[in-house]
Amino acid sequence: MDVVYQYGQATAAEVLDALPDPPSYSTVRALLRVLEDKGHVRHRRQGPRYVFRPTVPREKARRSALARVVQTFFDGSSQAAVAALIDQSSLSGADLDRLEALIDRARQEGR
Amino acid sequence: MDVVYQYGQATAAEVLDALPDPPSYSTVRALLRVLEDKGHVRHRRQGPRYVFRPTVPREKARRSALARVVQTFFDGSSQAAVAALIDQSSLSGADLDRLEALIDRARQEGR
DNA sequence: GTAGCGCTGCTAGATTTCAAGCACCTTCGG
DNA sequence: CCGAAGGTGCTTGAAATCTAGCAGCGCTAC
Repeated sequence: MDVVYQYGQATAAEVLDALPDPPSYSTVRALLRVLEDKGHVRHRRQGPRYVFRPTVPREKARRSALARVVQTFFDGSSQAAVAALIDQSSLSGADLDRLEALIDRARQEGR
Repeated sequence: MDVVYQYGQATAAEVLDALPDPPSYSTVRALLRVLEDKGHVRHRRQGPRYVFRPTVPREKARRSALARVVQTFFDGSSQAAVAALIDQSSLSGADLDRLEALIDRARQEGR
């Protein structure tokens, strides 16, 4: 799923290449079929091959991904998660400016 | 693993309770044994039961977790990830103050 | 047109995981 | 001390996953 989300869409071959410790091509195809059975991806034909896309839109999926990480590793504290992220990211000055602006905006809304 | 990281340490019963769509107790025990075989957890005896702890410390694990989410869902942009996190979190004024202070500090360091 | 390449559909076997059940051990209460 | 409760070790079988291999389809180049 990570690969599909990262690429936006992906073929079996792309998934295979992108996977670390790569399994066999057969396995990837079986995996994608299972993911489709479970409703996590759809495929459409593109020329001779299948292109798989997630059924849950990226934005929604990343919300849950962030929420899960916050829950699992930061005891539910988003503030702590943001802090860790800023701390480990070495952001540029421009990035920091953008974040500061965002914080100001959040302050307005929270009022 | 999520459960173990969330609790810091956990017994088989705790993992079972914490799992959504709970599998059988046997399955949880097998799972923990496999995780131990793969080196992801260790156990030590506590009274009559086993308590499992992660081998990789929480802080290190959460760094990779964050990095993975950033990579998968934000095209590697931590700035975008932080923005999304702030946006979806409805943080308190005090939290926002703390983050602003952190941003200032990051600015100092990046200079 | 047709030969070749790449990809899918399908089958089948090996391996791994899921689950249940039972014997034995550790603790706790009376 | 002794029995009960709850946990683990182990075995066994069912189910799912991993993998290989082959036939057939769809493009592409010649």
